[in-house]
Amino acid sequence: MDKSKYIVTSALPYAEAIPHIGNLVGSILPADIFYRYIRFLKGEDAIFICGSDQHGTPIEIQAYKKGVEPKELAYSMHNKMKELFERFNIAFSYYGYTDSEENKRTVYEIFDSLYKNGYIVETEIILPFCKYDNKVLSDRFVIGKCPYCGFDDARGDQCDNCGRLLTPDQLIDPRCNICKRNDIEFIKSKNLAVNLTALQDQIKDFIEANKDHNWSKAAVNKSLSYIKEGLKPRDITRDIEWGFPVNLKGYESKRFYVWFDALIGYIGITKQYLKERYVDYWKDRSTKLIQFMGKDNIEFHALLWPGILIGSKSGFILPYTIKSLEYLNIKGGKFSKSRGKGINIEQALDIMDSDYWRFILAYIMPETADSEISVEIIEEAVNSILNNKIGNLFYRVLSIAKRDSIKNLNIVIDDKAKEYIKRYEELMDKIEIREALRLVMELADITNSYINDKRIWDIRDKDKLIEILNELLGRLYAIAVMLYPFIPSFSQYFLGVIGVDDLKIESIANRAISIKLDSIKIPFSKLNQEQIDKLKERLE
RNA sequence: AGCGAAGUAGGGUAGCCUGGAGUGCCCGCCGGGCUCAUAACCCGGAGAUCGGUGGUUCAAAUCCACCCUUCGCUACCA
Repeated sequence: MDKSKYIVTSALPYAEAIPHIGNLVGSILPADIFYRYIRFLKGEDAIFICGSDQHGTPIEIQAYKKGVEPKELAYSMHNKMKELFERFNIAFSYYGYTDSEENKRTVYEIFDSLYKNGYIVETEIILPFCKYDNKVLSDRFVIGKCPYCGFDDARGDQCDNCGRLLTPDQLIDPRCNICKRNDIEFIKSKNLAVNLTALQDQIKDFIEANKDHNWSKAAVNKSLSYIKEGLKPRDITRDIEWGFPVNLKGYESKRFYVWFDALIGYIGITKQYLKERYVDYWKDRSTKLIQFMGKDNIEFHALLWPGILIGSKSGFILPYTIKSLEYLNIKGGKFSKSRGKGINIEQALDIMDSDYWRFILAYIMPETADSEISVEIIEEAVNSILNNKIGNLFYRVLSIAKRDSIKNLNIVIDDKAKEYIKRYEELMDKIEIREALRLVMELADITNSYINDKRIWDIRDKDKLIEILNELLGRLYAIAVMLYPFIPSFSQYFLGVIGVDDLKIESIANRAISIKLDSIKIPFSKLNQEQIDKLKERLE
């Protein structure tokens, strides 16, 4: 890759509940792995931006249920998530939040620019209003008879019987699902929208110009397909309480909708981090903006977001890469709060340390298709791969050195190691994370095989043994560096043992090392029964 | 319903764009080896009508059509 600046982002987790490991593997973890690679292994000028998405209806409702202010809930959740991500060893340059003053100013500036440039239009939606509760109802709080199949308890967004999508006003005899009365009136509400129709050609040009930068196939196909159908104005305001008030006369009672201020949050959070120097990244044309997100977020990042940036004409860079990931499912279904299935990141850390989870999740990362997590798959990843393959390889080599008290070595990076480093870089540059990890596992396999072939435990000639250990330690060094983005704690432990504190790939070369023989320990362990039981409880 | 993505040995994946013997990898299983290592590691083997049907072609996992199944989006659920 060329020398240039990078902004790596992960979709902002919503501050309603603790994210589950599916959320983590879908954007934050791959972003972290890629960021660690370009920042620490390649030494590029890169920042990793993420934060809590704090506004919107669900938080408002959740807070209302708990009897607290939305703001209070949003901030306590933010603090909780921030702490958990730290424990997960996520190397954010800054983990901010969308309710900040910095973000508010940015939202207003960008909105003003869009308005001034003529890209804001008014839309009208029809909202169900319950006269008894004196409340605007969200679509699914209205129930009634389905106009298609006659099912009596169809919800306002979808009929559970025939599966058709509905709008509340289509329901026959609509009633409120809170008070169960049929005292519903449909009122009209005007909102503001970004006129994506007017920006469509420019958005298309943007996609065509960037789609070859390792975009996920789904991201390209889906966004081009939307454009082919024709983009419609996208609402950015709503009739809710919790959020930034709209700064336009006549609309002060409205709030900016989450998909406006959360996207702009990438910029707002960078301002929290770098203050006015945020322009060094966001307005420097050489910066590559690499964005990670779940597949459900593609249209917002590939269409609305560039539309906002282009329409504001403020000189912000556009996304360089849109890397969407598929979903991680539990065997037999989705992560489900209602069924109480799934593992949130707090529960996950209660069972295993972050390196284990990071490894498992990278090993099954749903990059090209949905993937499945189960106790069996976790056992495979931890026991057979991480422990037996990687952990054992490191330990068996170091044990030989310890047995013969061989401390000082002049390690050699052999052709095999060089070949794998090169292939690893090619994959990581293309952001093929899971394949890169599997490639490193392959080098571990080859190295295990090499040890058996050479029967290093039988070698009595010390010079001969040292010669081979030089090569093997070279392999381990290369493997440890390549694993750093995935399992940073382990890498740092091993580099500490050989007294090297340089993570750069270009530094992987022949050099003298000194092994701290006393620090040698078994790096990983298999799952114990207690851990398996806990996993079963969450996943089966 | 429309639009995207996916369906390859018991499980998981790669290959598909740019057709050329089911070619590969990981786990599991079976047999053997080794004993440095955490019952670990190494070698060998069995196991697949490549979701289905039809078509194009000398040749289809790969291209085309239709169908089945799963997931996501379709604008207040982020």
